[in-house]
Amino acid sequence: MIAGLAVSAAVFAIDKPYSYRIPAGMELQPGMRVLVPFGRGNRHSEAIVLTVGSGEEHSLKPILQRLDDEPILAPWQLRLAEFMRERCFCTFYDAVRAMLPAGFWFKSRQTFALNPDAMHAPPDLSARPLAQKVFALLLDLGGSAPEQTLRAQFEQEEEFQSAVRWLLSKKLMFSSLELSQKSTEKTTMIASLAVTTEEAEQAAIRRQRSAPLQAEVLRLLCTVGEGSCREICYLTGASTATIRRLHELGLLELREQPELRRPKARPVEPEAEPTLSAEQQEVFDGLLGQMRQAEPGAALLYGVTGSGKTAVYIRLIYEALRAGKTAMLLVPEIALTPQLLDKLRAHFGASVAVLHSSLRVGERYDEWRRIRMGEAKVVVGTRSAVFAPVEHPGILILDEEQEHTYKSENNPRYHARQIALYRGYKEHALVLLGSATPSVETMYLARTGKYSLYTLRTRFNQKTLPAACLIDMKQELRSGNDLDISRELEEALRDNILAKKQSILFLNRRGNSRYVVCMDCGEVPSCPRCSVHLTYHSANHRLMCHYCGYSEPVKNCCTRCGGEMRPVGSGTQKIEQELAQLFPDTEVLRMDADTVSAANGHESILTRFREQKVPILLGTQMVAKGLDFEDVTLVGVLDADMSLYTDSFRAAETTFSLITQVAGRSGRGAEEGRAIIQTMTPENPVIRLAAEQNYDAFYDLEIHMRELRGCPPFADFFTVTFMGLQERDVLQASMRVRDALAANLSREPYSAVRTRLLGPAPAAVARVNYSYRYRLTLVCRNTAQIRRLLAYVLSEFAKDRQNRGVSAFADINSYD
DNA sequence: AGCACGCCGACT
DNA sequence: GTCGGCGTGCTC
Repeated sequence: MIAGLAVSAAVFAIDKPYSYRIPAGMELQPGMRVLVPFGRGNRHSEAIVLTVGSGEEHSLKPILQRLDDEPILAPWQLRLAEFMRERCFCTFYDAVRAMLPAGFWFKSRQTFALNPDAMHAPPDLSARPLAQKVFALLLDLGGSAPEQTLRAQFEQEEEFQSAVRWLLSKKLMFSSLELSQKSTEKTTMIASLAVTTEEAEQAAIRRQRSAPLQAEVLRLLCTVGEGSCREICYLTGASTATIRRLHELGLLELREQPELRRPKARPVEPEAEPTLSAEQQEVFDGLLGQMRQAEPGAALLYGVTGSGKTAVYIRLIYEALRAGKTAMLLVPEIALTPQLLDKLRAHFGASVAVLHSSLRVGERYDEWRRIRMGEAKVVVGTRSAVFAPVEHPGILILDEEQEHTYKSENNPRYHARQIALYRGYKEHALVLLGSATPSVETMYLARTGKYSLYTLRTRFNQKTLPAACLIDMKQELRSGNDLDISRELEEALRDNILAKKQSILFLNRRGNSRYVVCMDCGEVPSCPRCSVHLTYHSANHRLMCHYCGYSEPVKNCCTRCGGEMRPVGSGTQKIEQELAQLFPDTEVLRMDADTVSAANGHESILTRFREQKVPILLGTQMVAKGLDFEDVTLVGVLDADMSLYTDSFRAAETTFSLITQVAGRSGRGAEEGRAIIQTMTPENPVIRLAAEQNYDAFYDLEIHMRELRGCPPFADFFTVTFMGLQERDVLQASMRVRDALAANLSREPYSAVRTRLLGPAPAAVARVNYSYRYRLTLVCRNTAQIRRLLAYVLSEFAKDRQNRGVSAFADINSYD
């Protein structure tokens, strides 16, 4: 018998199904993991069974070991992995790794063992002191040791590696892979009576004298029937020995019951099914009708902040459960949505499973198993929860679908929306995308009929959105205020402090992006070739484009009006200092990547803000999302432009969404709220429309720009990023790939496709971990043909020895 | 990528 | 002669 396997050790360039011989007596099913020898050195590697069949098995290597008793992946998951491999330029195993919780993975430990012959007659290794050291260490440790133990004795990794390689090549020692599962299933021992109650009582009386504890255990079980050994021991004072003895006597029955570790959660009161407003009801009816269709497809629920999208979600989940199906609700960030989680648990109790990255490995693993066993029917989670093994989903919901956290920026570079749409289509579930500020791509698909569109226009309590006013920071500068806080905002803050109300200040800083702006006309220089704004690099005092690599020196005067040009961009610390100067006696809470570190860092800061009524909360994007504080009546956006003048085609969209969201934080309680938005460019329509919270007008503007510029949804951005320690090598490698791509694109069948090839350009973060990054961008329609070309070029790249020391990966519509 | 094989130069 | 350098090609 022959098995087709996806091998873990296979890199992208050589990733394909490999055939192995199944040894006699080994029962295999697709979806099980095995251990195989791979490559010239027959290094042990994990692999997953894709197919089992018969055929010519001569000259095939045999599978060494079966690692699972049951398939860990169902056929649909194997197909999904194949889909991801084709879409995300990753290996089959990369996809599989993303689909399973960490607890499933084997911790592999390389161990070294001395050749027994060499142990008995140690060779003279005085000529190779390093090898001698390894040999002596192993001898000391009884002949074998894990790699880690040995490595710890060496200062230089290379020295250790070369010594190991030498010993292996001389067959003085062997290496093997030891596998242990990271998370094992926890079980509890449950004891129950093996005899009737009367017999047990009789036995208790008989044993009262000689073994009072045993008698006590028997009597307890006569009343409670059964219990976990731990509890029984606790209640009676007995030890495990007592229990074991009773078991030996045939009086007790013991069985193991799997115990599921649950993430701890706040207690909630059960709630009744929500009643809907007329508008919500209409939307709900439409979505329900669609959900009940044989091929429900996808829908966009566009609802302004506070219009009650959650109530609609919950009613739809109720309906999915009534139809005997399951449901999934994805959120951008679980730490920011504790209220939503409580709400779901209030409605669906123990059938809710939560999946997100800050769970412990064991908790995540067990939640995953609860879903697979069918015990949990409603899954709530972040990006990777889209892979949750729910059976027969009726509805897959992505809340705040425009959020960038749904896109993975690590291998495999998938988008949760893409996976949800794939699953929904294959499993006949409704995919519901919800947002107050949908991504332009999604709205386009909804307006053009690819998705159905549902709209919620009225806020639940009929409240109007907070009034937002724009402050021109150029004007502030001219009038002599060079602080980051305008006089108007300062006044508003002072009023709020005196009125004992709370304020949120938002610094819209994404990465370290900086730009230059004309102090007179607000001109921000952009790339002549790519229609994106140029990023200011202080290191060489130049402006650069991260798509095509164009750069120019910073000019002192504006090319349009001759005004003074200035680089812009402040950090949260600087603002914090300004606030301390302006309001010396007022406490300021800072929330950014530096102050939020631990898993519950968010919540502890927000709880303090809520409970201790700290007057001012200052933060980055984290303060923009989902927060709901009654006493916040002022929101200040310190630099509305910060994310607008970045060189990304999504700049306008993310800026609009962020400003809208943050302005919506104000005035959630009884009192009217206010939002003050500071900008260098108040004339910019995106800023103006965001202040007005006019999404529809923004969409019309932006979709027009996207079409003019050939950006998504009218074309897709493929990026190939090259990384390496030598900048020259990275640049040359990326130029070779560009030439190869260009040559292919000029020929049939690609010459018929409209394409634009840009770069190489230094990536947005040009240097990471001492390694240089350059990027090629290919703008064209995302088709299977183009993906095949890119995959081909990438594997040719990896095979070419000229490119040694440089690695590359591809991505589609990256947010980086 | 990771590894063995093979073909050359510098030593015991 | 042999040890180890690095260039080459394959992974069922």
